[in-house]
Amino acid sequence: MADQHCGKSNTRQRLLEAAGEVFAEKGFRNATVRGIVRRADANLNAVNYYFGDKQGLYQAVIEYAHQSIEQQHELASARDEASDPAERLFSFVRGLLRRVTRKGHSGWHGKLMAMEMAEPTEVLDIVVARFIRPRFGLLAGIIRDLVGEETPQRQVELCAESVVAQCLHFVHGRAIITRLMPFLTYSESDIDMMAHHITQFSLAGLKSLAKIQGAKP
Amino acid sequence: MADQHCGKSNTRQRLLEAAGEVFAEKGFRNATVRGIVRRADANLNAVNYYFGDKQGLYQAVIEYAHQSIEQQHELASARDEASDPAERLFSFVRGLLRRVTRKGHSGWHGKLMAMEMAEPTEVLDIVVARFIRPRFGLLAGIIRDLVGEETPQRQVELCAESVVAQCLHFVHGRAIITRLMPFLTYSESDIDMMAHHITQFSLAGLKSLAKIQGAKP
Amino acid sequence: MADQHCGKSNTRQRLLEAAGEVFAEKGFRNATVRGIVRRADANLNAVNYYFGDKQGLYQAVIEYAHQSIEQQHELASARDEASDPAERLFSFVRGLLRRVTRKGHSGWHGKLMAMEMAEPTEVLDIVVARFIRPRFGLLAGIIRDLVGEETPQRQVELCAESVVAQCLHFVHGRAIITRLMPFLTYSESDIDMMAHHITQFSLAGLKSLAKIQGAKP
Amino acid sequence: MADQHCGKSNTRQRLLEAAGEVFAEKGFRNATVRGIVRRADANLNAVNYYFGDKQGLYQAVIEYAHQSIEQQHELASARDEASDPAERLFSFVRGLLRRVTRKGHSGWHGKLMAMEMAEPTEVLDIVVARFIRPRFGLLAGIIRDLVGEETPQRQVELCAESVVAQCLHFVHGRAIITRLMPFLTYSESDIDMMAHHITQFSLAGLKSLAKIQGAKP
DNA sequence: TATGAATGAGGGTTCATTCAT
DNA sequence: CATGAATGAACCCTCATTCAT
Repeated sequence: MADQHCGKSNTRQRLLEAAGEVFAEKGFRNATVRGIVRRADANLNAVNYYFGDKQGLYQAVIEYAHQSIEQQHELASARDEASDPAERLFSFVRGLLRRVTRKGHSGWHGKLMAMEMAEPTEVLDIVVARFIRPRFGLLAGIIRDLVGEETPQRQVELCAESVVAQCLHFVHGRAIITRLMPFLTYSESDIDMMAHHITQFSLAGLKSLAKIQGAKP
Repeated sequence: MADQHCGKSNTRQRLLEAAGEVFAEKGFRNATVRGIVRRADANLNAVNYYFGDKQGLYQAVIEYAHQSIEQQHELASARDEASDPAERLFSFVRGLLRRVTRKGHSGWHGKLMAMEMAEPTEVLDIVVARFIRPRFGLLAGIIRDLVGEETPQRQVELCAESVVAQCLHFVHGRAIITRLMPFLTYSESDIDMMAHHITQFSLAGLKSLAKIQGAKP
Repeated sequence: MADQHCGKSNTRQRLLEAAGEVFAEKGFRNATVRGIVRRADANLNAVNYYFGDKQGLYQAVIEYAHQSIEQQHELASARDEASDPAERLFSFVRGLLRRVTRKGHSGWHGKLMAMEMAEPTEVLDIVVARFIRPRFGLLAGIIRDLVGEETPQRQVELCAESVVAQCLHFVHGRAIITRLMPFLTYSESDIDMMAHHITQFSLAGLKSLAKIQGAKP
Repeated sequence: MADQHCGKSNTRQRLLEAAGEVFAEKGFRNATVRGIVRRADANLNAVNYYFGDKQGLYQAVIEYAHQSIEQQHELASARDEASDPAERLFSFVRGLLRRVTRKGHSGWHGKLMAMEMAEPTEVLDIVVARFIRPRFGLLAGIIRDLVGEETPQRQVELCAESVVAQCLHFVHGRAIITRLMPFLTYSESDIDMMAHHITQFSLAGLKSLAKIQGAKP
């Protein structure tokens, strides 16, 4: 309902950006429309006018993020099947890490996914189908190239989750990590360092798996 | 006056248990005192009387959980420095996994920690100091035994986070993981299987690290 | 300027029809301009443009109904002073019953009157002057023919109200009547049956009145 | 839910009275909680505290009216099966008329029923079962005594509705009736006069029915 | 004429908290 | 120790209306 607004409205755009940030910070439930319209410098009922209600705004934000997340150049790099699988894994890891830690403009796309993970809403199925699953398939493909054809698919997927887990943990548990490891400032070089660590740590795990599987028959 | 209540009150105990469950399920903000007192079968103002306010109750729950969590037998097993570090790592991983996935009675201690991680409150520093850091030190000790003395401490800690990341991810991202990997039912045997996967995956990463470090000089 | 719109606008006409239906269904307060413009397939501000505001639209609807209601053929029949007064009463009763129970296209004129009765607005005086009073006078004339010249006018008018009361009650209290008398389906034949009942019931009351009055002197 | 409040609260009582008046005046939808608490001189959330929500308050008002409406002495008179049926009919009519026109304290019980009739809510079934149907049965019994055993039950019930129709119309259509018949002031004597008119008008209708039925075989 | 955009008022509900007993 | 009562703040949403094209 109320999706007949196609004119290039400035307010609508500001609303999407502000909502993205607030939803990424606080999740769907704890975000308030008042907080969103305040950040967007818009009227309280603008969200009702453009998106119907709070959930309509949330869905629009998900769609909006979907459009602008595809052109990440790290994704392109990770997708280049000609290059070395290890490098593709690194591209994937660093891309994901950057996406979920980037600040400011359009820095909320990744956090939004993490939030939806922690506190799923009714649109989780859409999010999984359009965002998570394609990327998860890409990662599983990279891992498949690393471990060979012998490894059963389930184990490949578990490894993919192990990789994703490390990436998300560094942003998700940031509050605790910075307390346990104060030397981490989440600067750009820190991010790259984490990406290297995760890639190296995971590559070893994957290779050991490949060896075991390869030695089994 | 009357700021300390030391008498063995039944209501107070029920309140702590109920609050622990509710906070673990919904987090601090989304939990309601009404929901807590309803589950504790207590009066609305009991929380006010015993703990001052909602946050006071939360802090008390954190303290309460601290007391009853130490006697986990997996911890004892992981602490037994005499045994094989690989087995100690497995004990740690399985213990953490079980703690955060256990259902029902007294199963909320682990989830409470995960919740506090996802949505830190003002008592996060206390939680870190009393719960997280000791366990993190234990895990770092196990990893130190695995990688040897050459590896710098920071790298050891990064590896510890990589291990923790995988454990928490499998419970934290459960909603998405069950959609991506429908064969996972989070049954007891599934939990053990995950523990094995995480241990094996991580051991390889650690050993590769040890090799590199060992080869460096 | 531009306060009077006399051009044969299609939108204006659709607005009047749609508003008539909605107002008849929900009354003035509970009807929403959004619901009206949606049914009329018009823009939200069309009502503002053509009628000023919601109340202006309501008044216009009243006027509009006034024009198209006069040509009811039952009215013509009831007005035919040459025919039997009892038949004219039956025509009046059945006409009123049909008008307030008719469904769908152009069936809202009668219901609108009933709504205005139940929840009077500021235009009630206009409604009474243009709609109610003429018809009330017609009914009083029929009754006058039935009871003779002896009966005082006030008593004639009370009887007229008794007749009107029964007609409106069967539509107004429909929700309860169908619960008390489930055999009533408000089908066309049911409507005719009610008309017969009301006419017969009232004729007896009127004749007894005539007898009493006639015997008084 | 939230019906565990049994203490003799003054606020609760005031709330019931105020809500009764407001609901009787404006119906369920158009009545506002804010208007009710203002009239009851209570806090906005008192209704939430005592009755859960607006609908809970409405149901409580219905129950409350049910308790205080049974002791109408006209009902006792109409129920006295020993007396003349015509007198019992008059008692019933005058009682109903008084109940729906009485002003001030506890004068809203009748109007509330009429409102529920005009705009049924979810509790209509309860209202019908506990209020309407018993009284409707009483009236049908009186009419049965008047028309004899030959008349089919359906016709008896139609006549009962004709009687009720007249009573309710004089209060329901009051705004219009006072415009058409300015001499009616709805004073106590006017009410009695209306009761006499309705009784006489209806008695004739009933007797004619009895005659026809009696002559049929 | 007609449309998209924006605004202010108000309504119901939920929640944490405090008061008095 | 414990309870019923009451309060103020904030939330999401709906509506009628107005403004600028």
